[in-house]
Amino acid sequence: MTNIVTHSTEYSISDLCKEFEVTPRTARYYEDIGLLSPSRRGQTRVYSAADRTRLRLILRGKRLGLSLEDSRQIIDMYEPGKSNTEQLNSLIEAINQQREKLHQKLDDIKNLLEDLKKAETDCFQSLTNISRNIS
Amino acid sequence: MTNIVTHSTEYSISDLCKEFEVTPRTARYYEDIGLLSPSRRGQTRVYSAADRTRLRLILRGKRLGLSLEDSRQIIDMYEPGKSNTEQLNSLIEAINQQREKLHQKLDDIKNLLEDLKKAETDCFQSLTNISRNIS
DNA sequence: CCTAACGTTGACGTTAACGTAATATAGACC
DNA sequence: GGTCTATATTACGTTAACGTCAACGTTAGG
Repeated sequence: MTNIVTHSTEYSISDLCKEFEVTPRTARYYEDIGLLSPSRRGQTRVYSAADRTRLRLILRGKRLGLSLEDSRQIIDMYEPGKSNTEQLNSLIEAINQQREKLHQKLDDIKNLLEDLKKAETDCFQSLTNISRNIS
Repeated sequence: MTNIVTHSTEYSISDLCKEFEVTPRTARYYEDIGLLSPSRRGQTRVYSAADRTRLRLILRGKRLGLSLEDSRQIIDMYEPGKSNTEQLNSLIEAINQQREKLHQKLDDIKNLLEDLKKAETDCFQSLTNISRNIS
């Protein structure tokens, strides 16, 4: 915004929303469910660079078809917080579970890309045939 | 099922559902919206190998976070049907759009895997520190 | 013939992830 | 002071993708 005290590491809600092409409703919703926790200047939300990063991670998760809860779990992995041995071990397990899902997705994507390649080849073949009036 | 005339390329609804771990409700829903079209023996649904393949593709799409409509579009790519030049060109465009999305997903997954790797390393580090009573 | 397992068709319910509309406030500009 | 413009809160609405439940038909086994 046109604000004198914008610390350049602070973002208004519309700043963030324009950058990531989401609506304010979405940002507020993520706050409602505890995925974002911007500070306030009066009533107005002020987003930090960390908030921005979290939003970026959430949206990356969305592109991958993760639920917001999955994204929450993954994001929490970046900030282990107060962690004893037990928590760390379950965190490692969670990491490996997510990793496994991701490898499955990698396989799926590779297969799908192969399928698309084949479909495209077939298309070109059909176009060639049409232009030759063969079929 | 235990049927004498099971052609081995035919599946009952529960066959398919057990194999892919979905409920009959799901299979019927996919039929409702035209994603599956099993034949019938009387009232009972009989799924062919082609139906099975379609279901497999749908579920692969789901794992990737595609909507059923996206999956429908992709699956339709495998059966170009009656296609003139115009349709083929728009199909090729659709293929490239999907391809682009998939490459985006590949990037996202690779980044996320990197993040997980880092998170895991941090975990191990913390565990080491704990066992040494450093922190 | 009875029952159990499997199948069918409605039809209403549910959840996630927001959309949308109404209303109110606070600062910027003329 | 009046008027935008951005922001806030509240609350009901919406869509996709099924879940769930009721009520019913049918086929195989004991």
